Amino acid sequence: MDGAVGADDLESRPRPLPATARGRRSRQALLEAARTVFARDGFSEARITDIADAAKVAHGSFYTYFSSKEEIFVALIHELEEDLRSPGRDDDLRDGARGHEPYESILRANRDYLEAYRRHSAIMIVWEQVATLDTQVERLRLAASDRFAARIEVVVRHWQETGVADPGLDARYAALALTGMVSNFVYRWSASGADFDVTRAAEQLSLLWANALGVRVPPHRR
Amino acid sequence: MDGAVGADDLESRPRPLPATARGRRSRQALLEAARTVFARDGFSEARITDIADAAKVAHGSFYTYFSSKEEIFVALIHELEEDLRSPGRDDDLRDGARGHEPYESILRANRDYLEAYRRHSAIMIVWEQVATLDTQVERLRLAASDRFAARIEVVVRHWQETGVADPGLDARYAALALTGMVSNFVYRWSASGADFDVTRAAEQLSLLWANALGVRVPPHRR
Amino acid sequence: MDGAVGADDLESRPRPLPATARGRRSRQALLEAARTVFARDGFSEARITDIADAAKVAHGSFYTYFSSKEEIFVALIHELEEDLRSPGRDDDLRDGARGHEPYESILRANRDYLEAYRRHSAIMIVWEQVATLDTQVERLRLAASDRFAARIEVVVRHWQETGVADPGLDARYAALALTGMVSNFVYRWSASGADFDVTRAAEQLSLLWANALGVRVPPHRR
Amino acid sequence: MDGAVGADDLESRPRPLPATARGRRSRQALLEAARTVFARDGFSEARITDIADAAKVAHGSFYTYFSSKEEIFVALIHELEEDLRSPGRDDDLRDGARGHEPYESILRANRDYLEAYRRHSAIMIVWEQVATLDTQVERLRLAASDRFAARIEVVVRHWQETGVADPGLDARYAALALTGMVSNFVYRWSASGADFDVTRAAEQLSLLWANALGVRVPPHRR
DNA sequence: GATGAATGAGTATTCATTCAT
DNA sequence: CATGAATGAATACTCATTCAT
Repeated sequence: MDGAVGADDLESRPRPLPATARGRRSRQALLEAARTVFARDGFSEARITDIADAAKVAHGSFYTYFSSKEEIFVALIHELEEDLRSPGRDDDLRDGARGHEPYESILRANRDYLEAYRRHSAIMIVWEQVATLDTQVERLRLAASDRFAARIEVVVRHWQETGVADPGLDARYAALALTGMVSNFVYRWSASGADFDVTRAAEQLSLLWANALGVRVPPHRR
Repeated sequence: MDGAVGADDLESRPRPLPATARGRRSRQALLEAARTVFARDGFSEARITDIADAAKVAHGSFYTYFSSKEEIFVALIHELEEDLRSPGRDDDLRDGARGHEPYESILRANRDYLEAYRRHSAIMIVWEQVATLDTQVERLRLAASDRFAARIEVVVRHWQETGVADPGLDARYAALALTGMVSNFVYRWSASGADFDVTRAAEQLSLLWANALGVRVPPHRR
Repeated sequence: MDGAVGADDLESRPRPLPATARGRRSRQALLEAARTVFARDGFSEARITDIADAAKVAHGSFYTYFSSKEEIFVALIHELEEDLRSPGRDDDLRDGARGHEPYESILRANRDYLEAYRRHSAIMIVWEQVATLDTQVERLRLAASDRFAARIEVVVRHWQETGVADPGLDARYAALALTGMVSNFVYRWSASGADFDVTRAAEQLSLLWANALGVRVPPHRR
Repeated sequence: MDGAVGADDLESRPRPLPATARGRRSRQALLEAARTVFARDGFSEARITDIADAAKVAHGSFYTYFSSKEEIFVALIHELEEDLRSPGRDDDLRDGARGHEPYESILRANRDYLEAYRRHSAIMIVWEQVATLDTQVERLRLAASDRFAARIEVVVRHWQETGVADPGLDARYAALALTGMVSNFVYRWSASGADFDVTRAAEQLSLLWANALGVRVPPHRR
């Protein structure tokens, strides 16, 4: 999963939330059950039957709220976004653009990303999986990655203009490659089942990132 | 798909090749049909029936040679490896260790990788997909990535010792991150359906890579 | 099939009966269809498809109630038991133990058994067949036979103690052999397709049984 | 399996034995492999493939000698017969008719039968199974039983005429029932997997048999 | 809204049997 | 005669989705 998420402009409008409290409870129970079942069984193996069972609602009720496994998965991702876009995150790098020490901005952004990913690693891994199976989710994922990369690209370009970063780089390639580096790193590490030291990983990745861009690394960070 | 592949120590011994020429022809026809069908339909959608049809053999004959879709896929990957490990590839970076200009070694290794990936991009993308579905293939993939990263790690360490690369980096993290950067880049680009300029991509990635490691980039390469 | 049946302690707990009347109707229709199809085609030849068709339910519905041909067969046997254990049967021989004329007890027990067997001969023959194919059913059958034989053994021992039966016999062997004699007789006769005269068969078998045990046969019965 | 076997008048003429020594070796290897495989897997589970593999001949070669699983099974039974009809056996009861002590004749016949059955119990049990599946084998089995019973019937009738056996019995019923008693007893015992004491079983069964018929049991045998 | 039974399309898989070499 | 690859008929089984109550 690359970078931040959120691409609500790609799918059909979500249906309105249920009118009654009972309805809202059922819908929520289904979402939570889905999170559990997807994390446990993966997307392909997860059966709607199991989700309904885990939510303690009748099988038929599933269709009152969602029309397919894909749809409930997308709804789950939307819930996820709220946490991934936690306050501050978006501003990590813009801060950088606003004159703070660039290396610190990079470090903060990477640490936030690693932490968010780890918090949701089970479902993030499933997201990777679903992206390979479902075109809509694939586009969602690529769009999210690209949007994130585009944001980085702007920052990199700004740094190049202000002499902070190596002007010889192609900002677009650099942004794509470096965001990919981080997301691939954390995915591979999570998928292998191993845990990892977020602080150390964030440091090392930020060091590589800063070096790659030619951004100055404060001496005490080496 | 990350880095080079090959993990024949991970799965059960393959069954012996068919004794007769006719048998070998059938097996080969199935493998080629599988390549086509997987590339066209993806792994989940591919039906064994279609593979047998495409190979012009009876459905039952599929089971003479392979016992499942997973098994024929793994056999396919093994064929792929031979091309991915094409002569010279393995030596790209060892050359670097042997005293050639390090940046040139990096560039050559990256270009070779990008070209091999593009040559097989359809099946490489399916490999990514299958890895999310099948544990054996997942391990195969992670092992291949790790093996590749381990090779890079040795080179990086050597460069650090000889003053070519930044000694402040953790060689292991750097190797994981940078190999992941390249493979993620090429996967994302290929998956988006867009084509890309191998030469330019190799240059830019190598530049980032060299910068990240603190390896000197020859002036004419900037 | 040897002796009386019933071994509900041998298989896994049956799933709960359907909650709705409609469900109970479907389940029952499947059981009745299974009885017909098994009796007509035998166990091996019976196809689940045919059972579902005969029950006028969709094929998939079969699996709502039973998970295999074996399982529906066992359910069928349990229904059968209720009739085989019809009121009075169990007491036939205990009567004997309570002081009625022993020969009359034997005669009544044998006649009841022959009649019950004939009433269900088609399915009883299939039971024999399934027992040779399915370990669970085999154990069910042997257990049923053994339980029946054990009951007879108690009676024989009682008769030996009270001077009614030959004390030189081993009650266990005698019980096994004589119950087997009756069940084998009726199976063989039924399987040959011929019908038989229950009254005469019961008389002759009881005569042999009584003679074998040394039980006095009333003169008018000779 | 009831009584002695042999009913070569029921099936089509066997094909001539192979002309060459090599052919005879193959045929014999298949028969021996079949015996092993049937005993291990039962008839339904046994696959022709496995028999050919066990015999170390090509699958296709099976059909050079036998045209089906049923056919090789019948051939196996014919081999069996030679041992079941071992010298003396047939005469056991005729001896009885010729003036020896009847009880001793019964005892010898039963002991011979139990011993032969035990020697071949694995395949005898399979024979029971096949009889429930295959009409030809079923008829073979019933015919064998009936023939044996018919032989006993003659003896019983002779004993009745000479005042040795109870004239009140129906010789036909008695013969059917008593031969069935023995074969059922040994089958049930063998199928339960338990071993048994042939001498004791033969004594007890003979005692029951003699008592049932009203044949005098020598005092030292009680 | 909730329930849970009914539906049936869609494929994998086995293995006896044939036949070209 | 031997070989072993090719054939394809025949069914079981799953599970998303619908719908009567």
